[in-house]
Amino acid sequence: MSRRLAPVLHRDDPDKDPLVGHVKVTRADWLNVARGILVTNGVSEVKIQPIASKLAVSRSSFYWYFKSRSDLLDALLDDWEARNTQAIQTHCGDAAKTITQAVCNFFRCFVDPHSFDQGLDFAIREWARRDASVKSRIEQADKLRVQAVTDMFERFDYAPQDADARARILYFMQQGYNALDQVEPLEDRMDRLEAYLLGFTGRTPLADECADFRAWSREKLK
Amino acid sequence: MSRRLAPVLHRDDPDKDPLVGHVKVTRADWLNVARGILVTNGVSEVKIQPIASKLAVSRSSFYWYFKSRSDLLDALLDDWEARNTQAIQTHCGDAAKTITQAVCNFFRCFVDPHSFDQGLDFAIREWARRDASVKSRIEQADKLRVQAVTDMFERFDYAPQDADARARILYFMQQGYNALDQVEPLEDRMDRLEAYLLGFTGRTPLADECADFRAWSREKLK
DNA sequence: GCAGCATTGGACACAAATGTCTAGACGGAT
DNA sequence: ATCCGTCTAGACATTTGTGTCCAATGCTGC
Repeated sequence: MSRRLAPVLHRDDPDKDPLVGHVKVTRADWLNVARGILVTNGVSEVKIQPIASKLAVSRSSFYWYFKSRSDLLDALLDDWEARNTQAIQTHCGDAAKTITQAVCNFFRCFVDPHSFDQGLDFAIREWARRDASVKSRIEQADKLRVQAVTDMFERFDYAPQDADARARILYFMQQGYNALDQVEPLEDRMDRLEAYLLGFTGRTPLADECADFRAWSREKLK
Repeated sequence: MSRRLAPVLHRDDPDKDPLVGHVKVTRADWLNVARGILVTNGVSEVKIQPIASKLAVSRSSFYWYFKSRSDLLDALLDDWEARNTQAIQTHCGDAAKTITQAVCNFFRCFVDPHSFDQGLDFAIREWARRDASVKSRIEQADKLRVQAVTDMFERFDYAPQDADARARILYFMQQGYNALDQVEPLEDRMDRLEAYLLGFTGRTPLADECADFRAWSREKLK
């Protein structure tokens, strides 16, 4: 499964409908480039002029797609929320026969780079430190995410308080890991899988459940 | 010991020599205000014009004290290095009869806001993510700091490898804690002191050592 | 007292960013 | 065929930042 990386720009992607007329870029193109800059350089560097250069398009045409710079920033926030919070909610709701499988489903979010975007989440957290309105949105998102994880535990007969505590440990540990930018090699992480699962769930994982997750992860990151 | 907070500006501080003539600010004033902005708003917001406004001084007089904006940023880095790395080196070298006391000395850095500046350290780390030259300076600083902690363990007869591992655990845990912006209330932290000390040193702490540290911390933060 | 130094402020030049207005180019609907 | 809606580019105005030059001001030492 070694697929080609999708191009950043719509016009460079043969899978997408060709742009008609003198249309050069889409609203999504502006957003994608902006998100890239947000992740690698922080919100302060998300500027219209440089993005226009990257798109090889005139700066003024930005205003066709967005009302203003802050409109773009708002769109980035909406996009982040839909992308990341939904990824967690979806994965936590995925079918599972045991809590172990369910926790593995949760992990899939973070293993699959097309699901939860960790760099984006970190960039938003950094932004939130300096902007109260962003801060309140991320707090809201954390609540929804922890709730999704809590619900997951409750589906497997954990008492409400236990489910809540376990959800927090699982979610906040994952976020801390991300914040510290610790990139444990895949094999190291896999070696610790049984111990992690036992710690998070309090129940002994089955061998085939672990094997399934290991196989899926290796395939995904190949 | 409830002392008055020292004013930010030299001219507002009666303890300092009064400024003569039409001198309004000092180089240190520029640096202090710049550091404040660096910590609360990030390096991208460290701008000459806003700082000049805060100092109520003309923008052009900045150039008497600094060659350019990047000269100011360099000075901030030098200041950070002297301040924080030295704080750790000094505290690790402080006299101690046991490793437990020595680790408590290390903790003092982080309890006393006049010693190691955690906000500043975080701001520099954030800056380093986006600037390779800053990154290399912080890596160098981490090395020196871990070395200071390692030396501390070695003074108490830990084998070199053990000292190195314990130094890393102690230092990186402290940094992680800081990065996650987890501000555990003082009392909670104090309750865990014995457990922390045992974990970090592998040796059982004495009751009076813990009591001394608790008393000092409470006094310091009063 | 006055020469010189240290410090400040104002004028100027310039770059990079945001945002507005308008003309033009292109394709699709009628 | 033409008109209309969609997108783009360029000109203009404004703001905010950097950096240079020079004149003015007030101590300090002689």
